[in-house]
Amino acid sequence: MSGDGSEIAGVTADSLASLVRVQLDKFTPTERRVCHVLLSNYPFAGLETAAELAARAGVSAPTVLRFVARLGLSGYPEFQKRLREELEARLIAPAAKHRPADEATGAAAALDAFAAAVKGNVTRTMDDVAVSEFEAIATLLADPKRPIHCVGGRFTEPLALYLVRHLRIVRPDVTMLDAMTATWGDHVINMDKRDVLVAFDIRRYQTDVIQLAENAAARGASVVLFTDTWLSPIVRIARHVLSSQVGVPSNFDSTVAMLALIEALIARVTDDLWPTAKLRMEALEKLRGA
Amino acid sequence: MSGDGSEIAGVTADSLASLVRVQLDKFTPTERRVCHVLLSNYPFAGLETAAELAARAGVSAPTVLRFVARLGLSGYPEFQKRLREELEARLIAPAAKHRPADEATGAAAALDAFAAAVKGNVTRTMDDVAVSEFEAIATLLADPKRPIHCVGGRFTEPLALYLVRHLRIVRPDVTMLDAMTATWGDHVINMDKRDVLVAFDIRRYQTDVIQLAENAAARGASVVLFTDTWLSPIVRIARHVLSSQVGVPSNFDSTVAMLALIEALIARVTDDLWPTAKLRMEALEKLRGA
DNA sequence: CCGTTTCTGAAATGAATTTTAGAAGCGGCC
DNA sequence: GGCCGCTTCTAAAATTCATTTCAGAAACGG
Repeated sequence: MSGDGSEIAGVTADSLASLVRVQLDKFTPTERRVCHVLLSNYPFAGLETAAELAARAGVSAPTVLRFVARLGLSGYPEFQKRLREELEARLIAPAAKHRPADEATGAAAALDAFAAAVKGNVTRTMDDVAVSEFEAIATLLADPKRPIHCVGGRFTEPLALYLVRHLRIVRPDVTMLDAMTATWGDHVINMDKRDVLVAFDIRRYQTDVIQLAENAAARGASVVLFTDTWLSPIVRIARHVLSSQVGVPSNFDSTVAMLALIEALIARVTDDLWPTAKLRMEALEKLRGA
Repeated sequence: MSGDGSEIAGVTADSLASLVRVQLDKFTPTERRVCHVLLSNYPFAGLETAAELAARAGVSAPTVLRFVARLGLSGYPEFQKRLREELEARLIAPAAKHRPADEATGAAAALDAFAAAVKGNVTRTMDDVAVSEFEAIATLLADPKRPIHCVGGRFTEPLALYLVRHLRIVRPDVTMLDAMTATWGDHVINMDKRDVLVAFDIRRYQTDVIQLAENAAARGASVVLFTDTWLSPIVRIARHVLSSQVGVPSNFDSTVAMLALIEALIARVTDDLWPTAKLRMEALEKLRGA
């Protein structure tokens, strides 16, 4: 199945897409814009006229023509013919597709390995979620009467921020805490049983986040913990815990699976709050317009 | 989504194919030959030129033209445009299918669906990466002589921050810009050809991020863009682009695939810089201990 | 800083395609 | 059998499209 692709410009590839990807650095800057537009909704962008594709990419028609010429094709008609043939073949045999073209290069293999690891993490993480836990957390976050506070460590603070940015759209009373400054005491001092602290903590667990969580718990707040499978010490005081797989071929851990969990949670909460969330989003749209 | 097909010639149908089938007896005998050829390998037969379709059906070009006119279309170009749109919708649909809540058997099924969508996004995103582009970006980011600046929109700013937090560990001269405040001018004013701006921008594209990128590019900085498949306007001025799939069953887009890309990039850069990065990490460890 | 090379878009060209117009073929009906 | 309407093709017209040319602009190297 691998080598049966057509050969263009001395390079063997099984689709124009992969050919474009492999040779991306052979194109001039403007031609590259065409590449990206084509790849971003492949192959349909190429089925329009050359002028339309050019307009879509913000370049002139001759640039598009030079682009197809550099691919080794005789002209735009042949370019479209190949796209149609590929599409036809793909629709008949939808299963077959993987990166056979550049499998020789190590970088592509590394990317594939990384992708595989990430997908495995997502699978195991989502499969292992206790649905009742997930639902309980969603219910907490969807309760507008409960103030939400989010905090994260060095690498997970961005995830906390991501959650905050979304929650703030669908409900009020969502704050971001900064574990690394001394100011978080001001926030925690006001917490009580109604408050919810969402803490993110993965290796290496940060003492400042742990302390913050402990203090919040001591004041009666409900602590929700996102952590890795090694489990942050916060599990001991957390009311709800979601753990994620973090292993990838890298010197750092991966938070992709954790982000997937977060987004799933956001989706769930947004769904719960949809009647009011919809109004809020529309109001925000208007504000942006002004 | 079901009954909103377009109406042509007084008949409502969700595809030209079904429209043709229903109205088959309204056509003249020769036109019917065109119908059959079109339906026999729909819709590809219609994507060729009118003359080719005519030859395939053994009729003359005007017959094909009358055929499309009888369908209520303004001409052959519109006919092809509709076929392309149908095909596009059909190929996109299975990936980003919105599940009506009632069909889901429960929260667990919703989680599974979300996980499946996310994994699909990661797969398509990583498969579609131009390796040379990825490598070029990694090389840029791994050059300690090039100052790095990161900026993101409302939802992508956390991702930019995530990148910054990691890059700062393995190399110096990494700054986070805030597109939403007016202070970024101070940063941009100092940029030159050596600087690298990493911009994150997904729907809805933010004018402040776009402007910042444009100004940076005008000063000669290399712009690296992370965007969705709809492509932010920044593609026009970006030197390197990585696009990610974002569709999930949610009211918000997913940035999981984008995060996977970012992490892969971080892994690559860290690997490149490992001799110095290792020393930096050890030094940081000591600092934390003290 | 300047000459050289490469790249890019505007305009002009030429080809291809869609579209229109007119004539020939075909069948049915008086 | 001849007239009429419908259908279909041939041929020419008009339009759109792809392509080439060329000049200006930008990047590059010295």
